[in-house]
Amino acid sequence: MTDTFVSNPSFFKLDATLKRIRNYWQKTFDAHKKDITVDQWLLIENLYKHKKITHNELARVTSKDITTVSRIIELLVKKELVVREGSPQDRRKVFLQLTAKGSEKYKDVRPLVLEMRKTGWAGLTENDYADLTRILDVIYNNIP
Amino acid sequence: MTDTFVSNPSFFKLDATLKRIRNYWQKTFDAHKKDITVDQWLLIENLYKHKKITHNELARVTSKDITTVSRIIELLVKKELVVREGSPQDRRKVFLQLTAKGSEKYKDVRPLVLEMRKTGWAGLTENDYADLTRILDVIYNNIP
DNA sequence: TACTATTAGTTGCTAAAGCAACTATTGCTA
DNA sequence: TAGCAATAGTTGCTTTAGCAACTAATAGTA
Repeated sequence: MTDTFVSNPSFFKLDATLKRIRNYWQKTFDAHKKDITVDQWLLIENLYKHKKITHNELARVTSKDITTVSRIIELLVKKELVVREGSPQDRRKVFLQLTAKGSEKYKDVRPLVLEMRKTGWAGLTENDYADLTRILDVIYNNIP
Repeated sequence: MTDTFVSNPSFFKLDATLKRIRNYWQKTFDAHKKDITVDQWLLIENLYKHKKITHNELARVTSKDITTVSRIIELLVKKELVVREGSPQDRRKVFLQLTAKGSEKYKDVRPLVLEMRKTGWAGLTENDYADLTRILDVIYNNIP
């Protein structure tokens, strides 16, 4: 652990922790040749969960900018993991769905993710989880 | 608060919270015409603290990639907030220092940052801070 | 001393974040 | 119904993240 890590305020600590997690996830994906990034995984996970959803909705549930979602989806479409399908009711809307290949990818990567979550959470309790959740929620909601 | 925020695991929650903080900081900087990004601020803060430091060291204390530091410093040099100064002892090394303008920028922005930290932490206790610190440290160190 | 390994830093690349400006469509209202 | 506002999505731009490959310099070793 770096010296700064123990002596600095929460923004920095959050940032450092998140980067470390993200890095670990990415390296694990790469080591298992999953051919996917961490954020691509997050979108796949949500597409699996929500089945059929627009860019806008997907951006909302992932806390991502719609432009970011639009471009990540572009990559997933190129990889044939996602299909776009225009809505006949509202021609502005585009529904997103996992392809069969996309669902397979989800099921293939999912165990790795569960394993990594367990690793990160080792030595912590249910209470810690509740505390972390509560504290982050308060901070989140404190921000105007 | 979005519905996902309350029901999802820690990685997502950390990411969402951090993005929200970062966004708030950036908007505040912009609103006060500080002409600076959040990460540029983090480097300035550390340059102010460490006085004279190499790219490598700065990367270490900020948990940033050295390439990222190199490029952010590039921008700060262009803005005349930082100077690079080659080491005569080891000609591979380059020392970084705030200029007078850089120190002024630090003192100018600092109060805003303190204010924002207070805002984010509202309604939480010293104990919460200790818990957050402890939990994030454990997660950080759990990661191989 | 010559050769090799290590270290400091930069550059090129791809991905993600977020703002602004844009197109296309739909909804609202005078 | 015509005109304007709002909504969905894309594209352009700048910034940050991090890997790989590179140059230059120093350190270590046969």
